[in-house]
Amino acid sequence: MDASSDTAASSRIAQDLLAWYDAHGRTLPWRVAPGAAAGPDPYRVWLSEVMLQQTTVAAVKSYFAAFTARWPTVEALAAASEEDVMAAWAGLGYYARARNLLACAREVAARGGRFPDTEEGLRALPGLGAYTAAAVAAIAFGRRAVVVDANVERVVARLFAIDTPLPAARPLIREGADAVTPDERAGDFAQAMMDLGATICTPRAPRCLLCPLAASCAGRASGEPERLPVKAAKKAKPARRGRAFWIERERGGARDVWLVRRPGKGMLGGMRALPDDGWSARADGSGDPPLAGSWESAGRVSHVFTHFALELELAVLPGERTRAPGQGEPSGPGEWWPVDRLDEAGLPTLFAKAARLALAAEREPA
DNA sequence: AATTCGTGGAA
DNA sequence: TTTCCAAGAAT
Repeated sequence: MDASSDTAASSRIAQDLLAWYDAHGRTLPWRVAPGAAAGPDPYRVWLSEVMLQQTTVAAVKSYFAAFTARWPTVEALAAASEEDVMAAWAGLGYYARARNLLACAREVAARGGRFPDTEEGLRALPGLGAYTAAAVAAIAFGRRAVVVDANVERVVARLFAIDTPLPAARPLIREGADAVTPDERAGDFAQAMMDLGATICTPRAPRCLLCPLAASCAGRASGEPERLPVKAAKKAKPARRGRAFWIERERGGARDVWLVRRPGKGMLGGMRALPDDGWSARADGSGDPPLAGSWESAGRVSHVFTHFALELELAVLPGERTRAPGQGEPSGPGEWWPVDRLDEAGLPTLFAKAARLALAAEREPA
């Protein structure tokens, strides 16, 4: 096939996909209505893209609504405290995103509240990698950019029947994505590819009968498009054990629990947490409690992270809820947090589970 | 280049 | 139940 017919085929793919997108694209909170007078707000595009990194649309929706209601502009977000942003991000995972989000907002606010309008300029901001920079450039600024996420990888691998295993196939896939990306409507095209991957060209049981690109798809022609893209086998997840410590005090009828702030980098970095024995440091926990006493187990919490599974034992001090100031204070930095407002502490899911266990265990002693 | 970063929903 | 995996980035 010569170069000119390649170009013609690519153009047809883009046209077919954009026509499908106009009719069947998803309606999402961070998208503007088709044909809207104003283009999308770069702040909302950027915020949604960061939230959507390795995260499902369903999980993002409520966080996007909460963030945009509380911080309607990038300047408003830039003025927020890190504590508030981290707490608002709690439960969404990959917490480095929240730290980078705030750092990025502050950089953008410092340059007048305007995001760079080129892929290269965006790529230099914290938390924007190759994908996000391309996506924001295309969606918010209408730039032609080759936007490659996991959806696009799957669609392109099937479209061209690329059976080289990932990640080695990435350069080939990028070439294919580049070849089909149009000069006009690059933002719509990127979102169309992602919608297609999310609703039609799904990992398992792709719905080729509904696909606007079926006639152009080499993967479909091969008879088993679901085989693509080929991925390397996954490693087994090691199991780790650790302990977290529930320390309460009571004063004037109000109950507090002792919370710490985790180090800025590493697991759950920068998040509020229960004190623990150091389980996150590459092995089973072995550290001492932040308070001497006769610790007992109140139960266990199972939690699966990306690269290991954790069995966390929750340790309590039975009958020592009343703690006079200065008498048996936990060692190290931390803060007493009202138990009845624990949902506002912004605990990541692991510790939210542990807290639920603690409160359930005291209602129903074992 | 391979690891290290969460979480919850679907099949 | 287990497995897979989602609009990836940083190092």
